[in-house]
Amino acid sequence: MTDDTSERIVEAAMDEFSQEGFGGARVAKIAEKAGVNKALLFYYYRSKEKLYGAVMETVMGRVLGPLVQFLEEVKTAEEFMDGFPALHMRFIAKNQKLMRIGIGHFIGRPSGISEEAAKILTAKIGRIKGPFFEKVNGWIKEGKVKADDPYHFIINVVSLNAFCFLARPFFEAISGIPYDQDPEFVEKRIKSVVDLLKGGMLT
Amino acid sequence: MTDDTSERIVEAAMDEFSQEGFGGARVAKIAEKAGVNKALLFYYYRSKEKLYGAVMETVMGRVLGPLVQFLEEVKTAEEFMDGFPALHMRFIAKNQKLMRIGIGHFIGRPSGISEEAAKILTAKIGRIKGPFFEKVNGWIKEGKVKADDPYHFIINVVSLNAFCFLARPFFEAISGIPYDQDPEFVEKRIKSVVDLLKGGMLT
Amino acid sequence: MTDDTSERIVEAAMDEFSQEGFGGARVAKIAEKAGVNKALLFYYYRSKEKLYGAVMETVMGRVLGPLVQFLEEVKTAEEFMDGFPALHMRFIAKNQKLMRIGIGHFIGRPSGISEEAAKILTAKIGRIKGPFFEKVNGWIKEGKVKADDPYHFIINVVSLNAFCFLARPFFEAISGIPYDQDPEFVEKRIKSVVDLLKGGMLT
Amino acid sequence: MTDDTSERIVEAAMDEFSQEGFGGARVAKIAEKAGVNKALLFYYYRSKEKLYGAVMETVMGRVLGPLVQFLEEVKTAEEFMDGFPALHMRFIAKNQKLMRIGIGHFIGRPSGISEEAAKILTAKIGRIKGPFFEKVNGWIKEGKVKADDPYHFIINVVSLNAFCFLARPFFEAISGIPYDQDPEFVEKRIKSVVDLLKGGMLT
DNA sequence: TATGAATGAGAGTTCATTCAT
DNA sequence: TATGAATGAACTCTCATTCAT
Repeated sequence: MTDDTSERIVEAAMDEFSQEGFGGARVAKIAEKAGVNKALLFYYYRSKEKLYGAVMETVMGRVLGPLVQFLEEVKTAEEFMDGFPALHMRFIAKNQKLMRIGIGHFIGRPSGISEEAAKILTAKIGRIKGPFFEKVNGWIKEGKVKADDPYHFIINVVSLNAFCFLARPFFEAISGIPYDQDPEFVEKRIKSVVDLLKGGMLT
Repeated sequence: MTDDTSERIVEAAMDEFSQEGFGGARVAKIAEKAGVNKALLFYYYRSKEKLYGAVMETVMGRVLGPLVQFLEEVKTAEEFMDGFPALHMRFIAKNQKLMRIGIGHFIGRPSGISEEAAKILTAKIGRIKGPFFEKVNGWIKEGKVKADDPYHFIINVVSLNAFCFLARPFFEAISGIPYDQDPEFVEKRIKSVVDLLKGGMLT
Repeated sequence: MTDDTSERIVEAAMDEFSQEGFGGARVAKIAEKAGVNKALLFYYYRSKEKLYGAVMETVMGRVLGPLVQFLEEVKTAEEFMDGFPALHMRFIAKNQKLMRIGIGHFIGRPSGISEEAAKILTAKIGRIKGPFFEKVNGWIKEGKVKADDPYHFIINVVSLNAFCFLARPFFEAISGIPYDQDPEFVEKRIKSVVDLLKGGMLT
Repeated sequence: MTDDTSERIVEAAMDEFSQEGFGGARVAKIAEKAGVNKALLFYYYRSKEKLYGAVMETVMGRVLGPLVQFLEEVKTAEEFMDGFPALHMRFIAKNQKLMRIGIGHFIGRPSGISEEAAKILTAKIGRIKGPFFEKVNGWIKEGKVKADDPYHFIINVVSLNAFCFLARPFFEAISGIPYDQDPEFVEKRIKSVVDLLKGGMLT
């Protein structure tokens, strides 16, 4: 039951943290959601912060895993633009809690936390970061991609993919229509991004 | 000193909320930052939640004010793409705290709050929302803008402008370089977005 | 407007104190009930305790005034038993708030208060206390009244008159019927007490 | 130690509430009196009000228990008048704190509380209320007791027994002599009441 | 006389954390 | 591994009171 228990705790913590943020999350509620005694959280993870850390690790692993693989294997710019938004967004759409907390680490947190998140992030993406930047640089130099700077290329792509899910209530308020009511929202979104990227950055 | 005081409180609250989130923010610290007695916060704003509401109002007003004006006056799609990213991003860059809390309202808040934020947002943008959508629709129908849906057009623009400031530590972790160390970061970013938008969506 | 104001304050205080007790009463609520600014309470009566004292004085004056007069003038035991319960209870019934707070001074108060109430009481009844005890003693010695001790005679009378109004919700709970629903409650009560006293203590 | 602890808390609360009233009582002082941490009060009783409720229950149980038994078993009116005042008053005299708070529930409390007290009271006495009223009615109809109404008979008895302890400082102020200084006060009081009742209501 | 603004002290309550078992 | 009891520190909020006008 060991593994099961500690996993249930992380899962519950993920839930609570993603809904309430670090400061607003309640250890007691996490325990309740996990169906275990409060003291047990501290037995497994010595503090709320450490538990948060464990959640971060898990989240980043789940979020980055599939993406990293794609980034390692992708060859041409066109292939990237055709495939990445779809992969990224479909994943996010299915795991909004994950992404919300994943990015949430980096926003308005008590000072220490986003630094630690940054460390974990760097650790996770360390291996492909360099090679992928090289790859993009290559595309740019070959004239396949119109851009001055691979960094802004990446910012553009990630922003287009992620932001609308992060700030979902914001855009829902603007449109007046909840995403759920349009079953094709994600596919439309993917098309819009792919068109924009290919039209604006591909030669 | 009246007005001055209640304003100083909101200002301090803005600071604290943007750094710590709603749950993590401490009323005592807000009072301290504002240089007033803790009890005075409650004299003016009755509760932490109501104070948060007041902050929201202020923030939205400041954030949306200048943008709304631009959206009302802009005529052509080219004019929009040339002007909006610069206006939006320069404003955000100078008021990152504002934007962080502005968008922050909509992410991972204790349930009630993002609904209320949505209400305030709708109230603030109600007036131009319709006309601006019409305008964009016009551009699309005239063939000036390549897009299937004005809504996704707007998502694209806002995402490209805002996300990198919201998730700043994320991108800093990816690049390894703090924004501050590149004095031209904002201008580069504007150029990248304008190029992308004009290349990808303008005919 | 002076007199009017300070009176309105005492009246409001009487209301609040009688409903909530000293500890539960709120200065702000008294001010509100009186329709004046909180600070004005302190201008007139320098503290909550002093205000309470003023209320006590007023209450005791109003409560004891008519009774004392009767006690001074009454001649025979029969006259007393025929008249006092009616006078006392009709007054109480019309001024339940007064009596509740009047007796309330002596129950479960932060230490200092019932001592002070006792002082005021002694001051108010000082003049007739001795003579009335003498009078009762006379009745006993003459054999008009069956009692060993004038003191217990008085306790009996006051208890029978007052307690049912003080502990009104208690007796209402026992009978299941609010006093108000029986328009003759007070008269029945008077008769019951007079009968008891005359039957049990009068020769 | 569990049971012990929660009992110690109630005991301490009884003490504090009886001295200071609900509004004046301090949770911190209750904790101190009970020798436990303040937070533990809330662990067991969730709020000051709930704790007050628990105290009420306890008090009513202790106060009413012995009396109810007597009322169930008593047969004749004479037996009742000979026995009840002694039982009632000796109990009260030994548990003045209990009775003060017991009756105190019904006087000048923040609105909700006396209603709740009434509920608990009704619950506790529900079983004998009917039968005892019947019994008294029987005595009246048989001509054993002079009274028009069993309800007023009960009011008379309870008033005579209880009031002098409730309003103790009041009567002490009138006589100028603390009860404690007369070791026979209670016995004198019992005799006075028994004489009055038997003389005035018994045929 | 009257008020809105301001405050220090302390209230009830919550929370992350630890202890004993 | 698991728990109920216990705690210290801190939190939001309230209250009687005072200040400046």
